[in-house]
Amino acid sequence: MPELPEVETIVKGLRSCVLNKTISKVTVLHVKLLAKRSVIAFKSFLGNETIAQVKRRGKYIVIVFKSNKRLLLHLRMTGKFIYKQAAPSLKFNHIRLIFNFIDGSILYYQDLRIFGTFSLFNPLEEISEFKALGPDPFSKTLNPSCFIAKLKKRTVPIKNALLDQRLISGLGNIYTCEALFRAKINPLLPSNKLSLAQAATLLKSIRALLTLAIKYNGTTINDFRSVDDKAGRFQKLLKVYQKQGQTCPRCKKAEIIRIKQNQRSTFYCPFCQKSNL
DNA sequence: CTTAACGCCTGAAGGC
DNA sequence: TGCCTTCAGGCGTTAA
Repeated sequence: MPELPEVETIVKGLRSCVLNKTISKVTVLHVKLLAKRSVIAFKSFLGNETIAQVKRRGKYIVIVFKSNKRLLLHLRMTGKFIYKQAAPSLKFNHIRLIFNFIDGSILYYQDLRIFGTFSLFNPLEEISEFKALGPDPFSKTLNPSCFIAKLKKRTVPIKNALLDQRLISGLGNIYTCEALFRAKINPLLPSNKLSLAQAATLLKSIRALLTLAIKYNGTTINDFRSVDDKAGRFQKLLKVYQKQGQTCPRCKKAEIIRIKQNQRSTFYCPFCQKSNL
């Protein structure tokens, strides 16, 4: 579910409530979330650790402890955090992990579909998941010329290339559709057919879109919530995602259509996203 | 190497 | 009401 702006919103929320807190207890209600290590190892690894930083890379969250151990996690489709100062009277559904802090506050990890992943890294240990991960869209090293170089190597439609986290990390189904609309590029256009100018426009569009979406605390279609349980507000600014049948808000000459690419819905305007097809 | 399909899970929504 | 199918903001694995 969450893409870069939603993950960024959650990271900010975590910073505001769990920074400098020390874990007193970890409860694991669903073992499948944990990579490689046993429940016992997971608990002992995190016991008594103090949170020093909360960072984001692409859609990953990294919790860095004062000991320099790190917890890497990914929310996948339905992962979310709920923070409470004290134990609530009502039980939440689908809680998979609970972090208790020594000040009595509690961080719940809720994940309906249990796709989320948690893994632990010792100080200095390389985060294996980052080896092949593409640059964050806001990375200063990412410029139009290196972006086009990557795009030239792929023959898949540009929509599918943007979803590949090895190329650029952080975009999901909503923001790929919205970014391509902004850049007036057809989602079916083969990645290697983009011009340098189009790649530059696309990169600009991605950055402007994500910046705005972060400002609006992300997009809530069904159930995205920030750590303080608020819905995002960017859904009001979506132009094409789930707008099939509606008149294009830009050209007003065609209806937004929905197609399938690799079993996933793509939404675009067939008139103003003709590009060079 | 690249690419497409499947599987992981649960629940909501729509057709019959 | 119930049963069945499809769909969902993601991605690792597998097979071609």
